[in-house]
Amino acid sequence: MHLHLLIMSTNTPSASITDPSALLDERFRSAIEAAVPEFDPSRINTSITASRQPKFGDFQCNAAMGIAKRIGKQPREVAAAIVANLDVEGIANPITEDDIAGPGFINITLLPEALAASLESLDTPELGITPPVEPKTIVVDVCGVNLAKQMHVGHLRSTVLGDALARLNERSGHTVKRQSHVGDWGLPIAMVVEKLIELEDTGESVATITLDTLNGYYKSAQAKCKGEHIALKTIIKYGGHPKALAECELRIEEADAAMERAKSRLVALQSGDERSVAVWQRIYDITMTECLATCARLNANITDEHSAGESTYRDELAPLVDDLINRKIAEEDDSALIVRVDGIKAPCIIRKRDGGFLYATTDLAAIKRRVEKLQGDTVVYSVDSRQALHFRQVFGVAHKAGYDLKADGTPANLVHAAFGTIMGDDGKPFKSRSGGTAKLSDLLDEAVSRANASVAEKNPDMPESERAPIAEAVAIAAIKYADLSNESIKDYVFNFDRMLAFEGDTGPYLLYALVRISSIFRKANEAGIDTKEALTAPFLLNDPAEKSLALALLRYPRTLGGASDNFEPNRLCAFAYELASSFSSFFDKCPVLRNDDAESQASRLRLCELTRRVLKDALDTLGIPTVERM
RNA sequence: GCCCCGGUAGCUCAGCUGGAUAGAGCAGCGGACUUCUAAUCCGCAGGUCAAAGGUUCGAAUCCUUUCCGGGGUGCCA
Repeated sequence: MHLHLLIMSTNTPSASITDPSALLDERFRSAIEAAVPEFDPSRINTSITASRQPKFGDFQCNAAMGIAKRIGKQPREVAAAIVANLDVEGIANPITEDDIAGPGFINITLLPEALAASLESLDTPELGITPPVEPKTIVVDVCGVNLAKQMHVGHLRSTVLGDALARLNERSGHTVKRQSHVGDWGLPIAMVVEKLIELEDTGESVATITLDTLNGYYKSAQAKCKGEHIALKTIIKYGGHPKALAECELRIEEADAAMERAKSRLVALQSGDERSVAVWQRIYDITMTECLATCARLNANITDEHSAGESTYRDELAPLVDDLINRKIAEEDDSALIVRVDGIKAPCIIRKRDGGFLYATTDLAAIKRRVEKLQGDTVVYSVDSRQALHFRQVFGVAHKAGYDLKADGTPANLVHAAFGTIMGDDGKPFKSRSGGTAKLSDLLDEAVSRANASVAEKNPDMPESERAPIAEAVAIAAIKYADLSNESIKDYVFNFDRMLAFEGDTGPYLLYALVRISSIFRKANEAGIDTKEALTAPFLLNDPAEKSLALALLRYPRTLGGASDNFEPNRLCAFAYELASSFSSFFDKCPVLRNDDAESQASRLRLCELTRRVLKDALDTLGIPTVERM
C-alpha cells in the first residue's frame, strides 16, 4: 500500500524493490505513523538517504528532526519512538537506540541477503527501471544548424546535451520527439541563393559545390552587406584619405546593390519561384547531408526525420500574428507589433516595422505545432543560456495566447534547458587556432588523432584496422563525457589535454572499466569456465569492495529518474563515474578468475556482468559510445 | 539603469533539492605490476564553500545586502 502511494507520487517511479531505500521508506513510514500518530501521515517524509561514511551504516533516516520540530518534541525522543515501532526484518540489521546518532539520525545497515536480493531484482533486462505510471510525450529541441554553415563548437552542446536529454527520457519510458530547428530561411540564406544563381549565370559549375564553399559564400555575403558601412563610419570619424573614402563609398554602393538583389531574391524564394527554390533545395541538401553525418559521428540520434526547418512555419506566421491582433494580445508600438509579458520589462517583438517576422514569431508557431500537432506534454529546448530572455518572452507570449494548451486544456511544460559557453584556455569563448570559429569536425578530427596515438602507445601490437574505430569511439566518448559531466548551465573550458589525458574522471576511464570486464570474460571463456552458469549464481557480498559495488549498482534506477526528470545528464555521468570507480576498486581487491572458491568466482562473474550491463546502459543513455578493447 | 546566471582545494569541477568531519580528478609527495588491461588501485597533503547578516536542532545549499566575473537587454537568428 505504502509502496503503491510512493509510486503514484513520483513522476518517474524508478524506485522499486530493487532500491533498498524504497523498501526502507515503506518500513519507516509505518513506524513513523505508529510512533507519532498526531503527525499528519500525508506529510511524512522518511528522508532515507545513502550514508556518506561506512561507519554510519549503509543508509540513514533523517526524519526524526523534522517531525520533532513540527510537533514540539525532542528529536532523539522521536527517533527512539520510531525505532521502537520499527520492523526492518528481512532488510536490515535490527535497529536499536544505539543506532540513533547525533541529533536523531537513525543508522541502517543492510543484511547481506537483503542486498543480494536487491541485486537479484536489479538483474533483469530492464535493470530496475520501471515505466512511468503516466508516460508523457516530450518534445526535445536539439542541434539547430543553419543552412550554408558548418557545425561549429556552438552546436556541440546543443547536439550532445539535447540528444542526452532525449535519450534519458526515452530510457525512463516516455515518448520523445526530437526537433531540429534548422535555420533555413530569411535574408542570409537568400544571399547565398543569390550568389549561387549569379555564379550559374556566369557559366560556373555549381554541381559539385561543398559545404565549405557555401560557408565561404555565406560569410562573404554577410560581410558584403554589413562591413562596409562600419568601415565608412570609421573613415569619416577618424578622417581618411579621400581616395580611401571614394573606394569605400563605391564598395558600399555595391554592397547595397547586393543587398537589394538578396531582398528581391528572398521575395522570389518566398513566392515559390522555381529556380530559386531549386537552388535553395540544393543548399539544404548539401548542408544537411554533412551536418547529419557529423551528428552520426557524435553518436547523436538526429536524422532527417527530426528536421523541422524554419521554412516549414512560413505559412503559419501571418495567421498566427493575425490571431494575436484579433484577440488584442498583440499591440502596435512604434510601428512594430509587440506582446507584453507580465514580469518582463522588454516586450516581445513579433513583427518588424517593415512587416517582416522574427525569430520569436517562428518560435511561437513552433510551440503551437509542438503542443497541438506533436502533442507534447513537455517541450524542452537544448539551447544556449544567452537566449534565456528570448525564451522567457516566447514562453510568456505562448501562455498568454493559450498556444501552450494541450488537448485536455492544461498548459504544456515549456522548459529552456540552458547551457553555458565552451571556453578556450584563455577563458574566452572557444576559437580555432587561427582565431576563427572552430569547425566541429576539425575538433573531432584532432581528438581522434590524439586518441589514436594513445591507443597505439598502449597497444603497440594492435593492427591499424582494429585501432581506428577504437580511437574514434574513445575520442567521442572523451569529448561527450567532458561536455555532459559538468552542470550544463555553467561555462566550461575545452581542453584537449585534460579530456584525452585518459586519467581520472574522463570518458576513457569509464570505457576502460568496461574493457576490463570484457577482458575477464574473454579470459574466462578461454579457460573453459562456464560463464553462462555463473550468471545465475547467488550473489556473495562479503568483501567491502563487493558490497560497495553492489550499493553503487542499486542506485541506478533512482539516479536515472532524477537525471531524466530534472533534465540533468551530469547526474548520470557522476553515477557512471562512481560505478566505474567502485568497480576498479573491486577489480583490484577481488580476484575473479584467480579465485579458488568456485561459489565466490561465480558470484563475482555475475557481479561483473551486472556492472557491465548497468554501466553500458548508463553510457548508452548518455549517448556515449563504448568499446570491447582499448 | 534593469534583468538573468555564476563564485567551493594551486588548476578543472562534484555536492543527490537543509543533514554528521564539504568530496572527486589533475598537479605535488609516498606506496602497489612474473598475477583477470597499471588508461588502474591504495595512502599523504591541500578549504574562512566570495563577504556580512538572517531563518533553525543543523546552511555550501533557503532569505536579505554587498563585492567580483559572465551574459542579456523593442525591430539579427
